[in-house]
Amino acid sequence: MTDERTGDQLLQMLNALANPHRLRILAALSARQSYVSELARELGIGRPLLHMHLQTLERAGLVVGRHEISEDGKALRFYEVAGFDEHLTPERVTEATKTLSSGGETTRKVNRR
Amino acid sequence: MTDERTGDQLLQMLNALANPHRLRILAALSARQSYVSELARELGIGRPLLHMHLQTLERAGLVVGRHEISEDGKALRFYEVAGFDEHLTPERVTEATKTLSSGGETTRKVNRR
DNA sequence: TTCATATGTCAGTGTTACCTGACACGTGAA
DNA sequence: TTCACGTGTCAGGTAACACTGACATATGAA
Repeated sequence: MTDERTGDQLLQMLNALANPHRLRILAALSARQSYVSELARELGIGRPLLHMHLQTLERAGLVVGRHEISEDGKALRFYEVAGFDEHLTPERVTEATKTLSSGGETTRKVNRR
Repeated sequence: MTDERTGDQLLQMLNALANPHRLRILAALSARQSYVSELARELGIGRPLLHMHLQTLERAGLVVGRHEISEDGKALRFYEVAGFDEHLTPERVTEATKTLSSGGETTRKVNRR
């Protein structure tokens, strides 16, 4: 499964990992999965901000979210790490650039919306 | 030598890699080292821009630059890839967060000189 | 009904990153 | 001296990213 990502996907993954908050989020979810509000409290950051970072991580395929109903009926959004394995070396980078679309002059970043 | 980086250093490396230009620069330098102006022509990007990206890569320890005098006396700045090997997994991320200083509330980004 | 706890999202703001044009300096060749 | 080519850097604009406060909605419990 490793090294199956295209250049664009690897770039998106690197982008998602290149942020201290998101690294901490991954570490926290590696220890045990949890839902947004709980995770926000645990990490000491705002819920809207965490929400944004989780979306970034999910788009990059690093975490997976799902809906779950707690015992007392609350609709919780649980997240867990998706599991990934990328071996970064100059060779891997060289190979990845072959399937890189952005940066040349086409798309600027990964398109949202 | 792998996984010797602290969390901050890994973050800096990820930051440096999270850009299509810089991935291409690394790929180009992996094929053969060259100097700034030549590399700019090869990649089709402006020299000031390339200069900036090279600094980012060098700060992250991914490339190494040195001065060299060409046969006709020009002072050239050659760059080559430094060689790196990072195995990215949830475990590695978890371990890296233990030595993460930024993001909490201390330093905002990696300090430049 | 009101309180506590969840989720989701938006508008507004400040900070960074990215990129370009221009300028300064140096050297060998014409 | 002028030209061609190299290095380095800065000012300034735009786009992207990071972050916060506020609002809307839903449910169980008091």
